[in-house]
Amino acid sequence: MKARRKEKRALAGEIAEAIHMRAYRPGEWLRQIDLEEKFNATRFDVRSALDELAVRKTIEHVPNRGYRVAQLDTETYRAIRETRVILETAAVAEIVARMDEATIAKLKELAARFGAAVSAGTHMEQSQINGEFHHVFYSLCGNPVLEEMIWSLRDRSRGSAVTVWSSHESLLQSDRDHIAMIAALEVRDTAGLTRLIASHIIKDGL
Amino acid sequence: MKARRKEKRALAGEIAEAIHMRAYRPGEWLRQIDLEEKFNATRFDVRSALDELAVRKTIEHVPNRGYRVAQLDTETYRAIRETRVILETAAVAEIVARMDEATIAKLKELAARFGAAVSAGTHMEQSQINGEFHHVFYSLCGNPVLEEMIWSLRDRSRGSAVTVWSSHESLLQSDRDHIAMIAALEVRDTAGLTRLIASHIIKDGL
DNA sequence: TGCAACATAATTGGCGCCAATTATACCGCC
DNA sequence: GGCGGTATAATTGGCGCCAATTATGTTGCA
Repeated sequence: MKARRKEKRALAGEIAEAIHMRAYRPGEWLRQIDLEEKFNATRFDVRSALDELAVRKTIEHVPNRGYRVAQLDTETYRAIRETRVILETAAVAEIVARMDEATIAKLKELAARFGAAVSAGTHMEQSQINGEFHHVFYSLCGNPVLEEMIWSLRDRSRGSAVTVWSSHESLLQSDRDHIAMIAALEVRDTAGLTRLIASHIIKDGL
Repeated sequence: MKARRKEKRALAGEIAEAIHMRAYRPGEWLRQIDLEEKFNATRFDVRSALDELAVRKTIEHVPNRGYRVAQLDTETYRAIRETRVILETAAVAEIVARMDEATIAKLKELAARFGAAVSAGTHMEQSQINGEFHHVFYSLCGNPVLEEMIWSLRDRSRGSAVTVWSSHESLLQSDRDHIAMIAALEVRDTAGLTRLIASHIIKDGL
């Protein structure tokens, strides 16, 4: 069965998710035939999705060779992190100003769920909850364009040479960071939150 | 004759340029057949280019209706300007630090050419020189990713309701801004340059 | 045994056709 | 004369085929 209609434009997202999940590692070639079968899509859909991801710099296109997962050199990786610091710290001021009890509660819940997922969840659950946490956090800034750019850079960070999710240690670190961020946010410690986020990014990129 | 081979991927850029030149106004539908003839391209190429521009948010895609030039509501426009201020002012510090005599000279030359084009040049010349000026300026920041994001937001600003290039007055203002920017850069007045750029963006968006 | 050139297999990518959908024009009806 | 419904025209968009290109395997030669 090939019951797809709405999935048409979502395929790019699915492939991006797979890359994010390290199903395809940086530098690896993405063969169109494999993707057709894996995602049960037509060749045309696969190509569209690949083109979109290439525009977003998630993957790289080499004429007559195909598409491969982007591999960031250290220079570009540094540039991305610097830009992320600029954007994410700039968002902090607005986030602190717009914060409310309901959102704090939601963040706390997500942080707790992340903590649980770290010890007893799948790779995908961890990533999904983590994404949700950061989404709720940054949507607080009240600037959809800024939020979108933060998200886009976050995606591009995946192709780094430094494997972020590989060790259990970094997951625990992320868990601690989440809690620290909420604490700073609760007492409206703008400077502290800024410092926290900056070091979080510089440290390893997530 | 349809001697095209390299243009394949450049078509999106050409269409973007045409939109930038106001050949197609915000909200206007881009008919694929027209574009085929106008740019002497195949239907497939046109569609690829339109898809790319849609991903970049330069145009908007409506299923079964087609593609139209993005029309920014005031809220989004405000969000873009705010984000531009964040990015472009953040770049200033690095730009001042990396500035050198040769670049200053190049900027002066471009500013002069822009001034000349304002009084006696075509619409396209003005835009091209202006783009070159800003490109040289921001490439100084030494962060390709940051530069690329600045450029991308600058592109998206085009679809604003406020027509930037319409009046001769705003062109003269841009000319004055260029000169003021160079002056501030020359004496390494970081704070002044930051203020200049911020007000430049807030004012009308270019 | 190593290497180069050729043959073969696998993969990408250009392109056009036609169905599905939407806009337009026409005509009859109220 | 206005309005609703239908026929027609225009436009978009899904999809597959096959040529062009690149990778792989093999054979002959030094």
